Amino acid sequence: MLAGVSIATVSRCMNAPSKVSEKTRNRVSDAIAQSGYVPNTLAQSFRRGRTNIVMVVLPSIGDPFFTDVMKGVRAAADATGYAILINETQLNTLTADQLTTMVVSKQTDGIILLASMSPFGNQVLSAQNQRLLPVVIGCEAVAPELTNYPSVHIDNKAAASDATQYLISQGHRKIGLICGPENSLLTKDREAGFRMAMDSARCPIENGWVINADLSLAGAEQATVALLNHCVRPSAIFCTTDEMAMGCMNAVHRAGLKIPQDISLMGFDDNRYAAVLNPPLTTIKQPAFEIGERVMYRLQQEIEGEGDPALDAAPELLGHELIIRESVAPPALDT
Amino acid sequence: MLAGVSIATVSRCMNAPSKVSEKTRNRVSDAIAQSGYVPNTLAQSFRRGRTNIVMVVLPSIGDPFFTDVMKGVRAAADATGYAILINETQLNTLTADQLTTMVVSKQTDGIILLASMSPFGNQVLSAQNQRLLPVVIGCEAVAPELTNYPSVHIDNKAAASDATQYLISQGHRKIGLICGPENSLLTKDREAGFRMAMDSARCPIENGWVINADLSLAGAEQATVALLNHCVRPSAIFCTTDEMAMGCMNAVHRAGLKIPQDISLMGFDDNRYAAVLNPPLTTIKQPAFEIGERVMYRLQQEIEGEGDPALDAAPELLGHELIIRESVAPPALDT
DNA sequence: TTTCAAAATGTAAACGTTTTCATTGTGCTT
DNA sequence: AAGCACAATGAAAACGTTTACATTTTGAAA
Repeated sequence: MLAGVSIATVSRCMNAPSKVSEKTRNRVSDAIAQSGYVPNTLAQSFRRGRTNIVMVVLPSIGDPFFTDVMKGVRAAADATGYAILINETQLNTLTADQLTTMVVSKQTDGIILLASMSPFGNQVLSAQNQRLLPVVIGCEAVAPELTNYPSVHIDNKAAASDATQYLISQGHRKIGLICGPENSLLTKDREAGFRMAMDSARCPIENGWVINADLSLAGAEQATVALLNHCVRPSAIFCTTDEMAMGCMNAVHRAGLKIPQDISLMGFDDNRYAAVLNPPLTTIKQPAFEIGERVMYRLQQEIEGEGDPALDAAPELLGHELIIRESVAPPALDT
Repeated sequence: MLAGVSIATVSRCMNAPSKVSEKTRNRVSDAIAQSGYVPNTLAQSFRRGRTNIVMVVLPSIGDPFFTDVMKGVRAAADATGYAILINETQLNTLTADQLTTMVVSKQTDGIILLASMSPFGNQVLSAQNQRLLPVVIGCEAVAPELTNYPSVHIDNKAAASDATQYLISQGHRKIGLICGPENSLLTKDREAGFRMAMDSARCPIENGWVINADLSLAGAEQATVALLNHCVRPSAIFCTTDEMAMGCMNAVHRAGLKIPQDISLMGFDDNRYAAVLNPPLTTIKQPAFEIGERVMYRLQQEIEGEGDPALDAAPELLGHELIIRESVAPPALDT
């Protein structure tokens, strides 16, 4: 070596500087600077058995809410030296098996699950793979039988209930709900919150007022059309996702109706477009960035073996907030 | 080994099945299935000197246009067994140096540059690093001095010219332009196209009608306010990005003006929200998914050494299309 | 000075593949 | 049956780190 020193010492310089005398440490760092030496990450990963890469599984990177969550994840990851591999369950080019292979073949140090009920989510969480790799769940409540995984999310049920109560407080009693697919925990909880609030206010829910869509713009548009054509047309629509609210808004406008004069619209997420829509969307704000940060932080704890078993069990609950803008108004009088 | 065979043979079974007899091949695959053996990717990467990971550098994953490009990249990557590391230049948590380290330390097999003028882009493209790693440029025209890199994009100048001509054909002569930051090639070309079209139509461009914003919603809103307050208010605004058009639309509405009655709005990209806006946005459509696919395909060629030097030099040009919706109308008569 | 403990450094093994080279086995041609 | 070419397999080196262990150096106490 240029510094007249063994490779072991060089290695120590980089990983445990305290183990080497200041004199040689300087000599080595000079030599490194001069020779432009960069450690071979492949060899490091191989030797250490760690890649410093984490995988995050989410429904769709196209949803602005999730991209905000990802910003938080990325910020935390960058700060701690992890790189991020993203996999979307919606874009089904990779099978659960392929993903699982990536995981068990040690390509990643851990997984962030933002879509725990996806085929891959199921596979990861299944008993057989349990504790095979650090896993943290974000954005949605963990299924009760899997509570030994850490998770961070808001109280989706309470938040949806708050949203519904606000609609009711504005005078709405006939409210339609457009929620996500059956296998989305997140949406399930929001539906539960909606029903809870409707029940306590003694608002009956007509058959056909709650529709499962697929989280996409188009899906929400279809659902909206169905709602508008319902024999008892709701005076307000609550979409469990801002993305779907955007589709819904479009369908309402295309039907020649005005928001909020003819029909009120409530979203969920407060994504970056909610405020610039026409009209601006009343919605529930989730702390997307913070969820991402915390979930990455928790995963890091897990990976580095500092996970506190006592804390692991309890989901980390973040706060939500009702954001009142202009898409909700009292219903027209003729209802 | 379970199959009574050397590890070398196992390795050959997986990588060059033709080299091993059918009999042992079966024996080995049985043993693999039975023992649940999975090759250690870390060791493979180390030994082969390849990770099968590519990095893509883009301005922001939050922009729906780029997420569509990413869908194409991902589709192509999944099909060929590559994983993707995403890095956003807008989110400046990682320095160009850190990224460069990732690259020279062999963490990635190649780079897709969707933001070639970013600090990192510059570093990658700088003479000193040249040909250090396979690089393909997407979405924007390569700077002339770097034409030896493959690239795939639309003709941004021609497209912007088309958009401008359409506005002019609708009767507009006073057109404001909101374009991206100085260091964005993509936006520069679109500005050039705008100026070209205005010139050929002999429409003078007032001082202050072209504004550099930062691609964000907020930036576009500010720029719009400036445009609306200009002593000679344009009758149409052309945003070089749909994302900015969304911000612009919001600012126009907040000023109490109607689109397209009071002012016309033209976007660029045709992102997934363009059609659901109120009013639906007239814009230029870029084949986002296809750009992503092609760019990944080209990178793969480069990595696997099949790049055709003759083709490399020439940028791969994809087509664009003017999408007429409802945000553009002839100007009010009092202009 | 001598002795000893602690600190600093070097040596070499290990990680799990891939791959070169050598060896063995197979089947064909004469 | 002998010889040969070629296919199939095995043995072992190599990739660049990290790290356990051995050795040397250092400095302080006697």
